[in-house]
Amino acid sequence: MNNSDIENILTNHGIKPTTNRVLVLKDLQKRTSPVNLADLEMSLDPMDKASIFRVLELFSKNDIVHVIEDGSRSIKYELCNGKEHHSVSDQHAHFYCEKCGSVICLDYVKMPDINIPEQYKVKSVNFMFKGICPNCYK
Amino acid sequence: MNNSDIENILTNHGIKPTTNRVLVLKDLQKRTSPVNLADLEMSLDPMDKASIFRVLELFSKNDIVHVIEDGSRSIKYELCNGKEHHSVSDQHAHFYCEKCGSVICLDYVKMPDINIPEQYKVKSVNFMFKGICPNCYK
DNA sequence: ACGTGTTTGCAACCGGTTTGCGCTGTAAAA
DNA sequence: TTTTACAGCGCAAACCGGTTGCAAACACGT
Repeated sequence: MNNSDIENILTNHGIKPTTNRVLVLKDLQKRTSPVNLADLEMSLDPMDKASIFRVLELFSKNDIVHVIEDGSRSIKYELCNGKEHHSVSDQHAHFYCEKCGSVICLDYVKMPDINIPEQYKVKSVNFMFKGICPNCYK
Repeated sequence: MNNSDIENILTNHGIKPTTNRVLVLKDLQKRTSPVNLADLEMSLDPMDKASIFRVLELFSKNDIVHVIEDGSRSIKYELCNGKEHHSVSDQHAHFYCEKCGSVICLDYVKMPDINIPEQYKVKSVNFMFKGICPNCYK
């Protein structure tokens, strides 16, 4: 995916494609699991963390990324699955390894079909498993 | 439930029943939804927050409380359901209201029966819905 | 080139959690 | 009973991500 593709994605979401935004999105596309601010800060050096933060905030508001609370003390971000466009069903379960701190997408674990009472306006779902991952458990 | 009952619970979990620990456990038993450190600090005044923190840490290690990440910036704690003794199925879904910040236990939303591959050692599960609660949505 | 609004980097701040440390109280050893 | 060892405690300070205020840099229409 080249730069102009990325720029199109942003434009389609009503976001002006500035350098920082393109770089952040590009980085996110490379990832196979959710990342936190610090991860991005490192890999996008020397971009400022406040800038990255604001880009992520924007992306999240415009349904480009999901926010994931994995139970580490740090918020993680993951690209939305484009097609389904931020519907709750776009979301899947994650596994957080307490040892190495990595988050693994359990794509095949679909959000179970739960019916929350009408009165609750559900905006997002987090389905996290925590424990030790196969890699660390040896 | 009287003090010696509480002391027994602690002893049964291999914890020496000190004053602070009994008081914290007692407080937790009164709660109907998860609480954070600040909540407990207020209600247990003048107990020191570091002490409360360490008690909770201990309780969590010894399977007396669950730790719940609701996506607010603050960790919440909830008594484990005694009978099932910290099994994953003891856990249930929660709803976090982004407006008033309260967490509601959706007891009737059972943990769906998911099979994570063997190699993952699952220790806990967090199943969080976020949005606006009936109270705030008017 | 000029002026306005947006984006960025820097530095400082914030709030909740966590830690270091010295005092206290309790229980085992002498 | 006295001594000794150690767990538990409170206080204050550190820590750590996330967040914000502000002024400089930039983009863009005029």
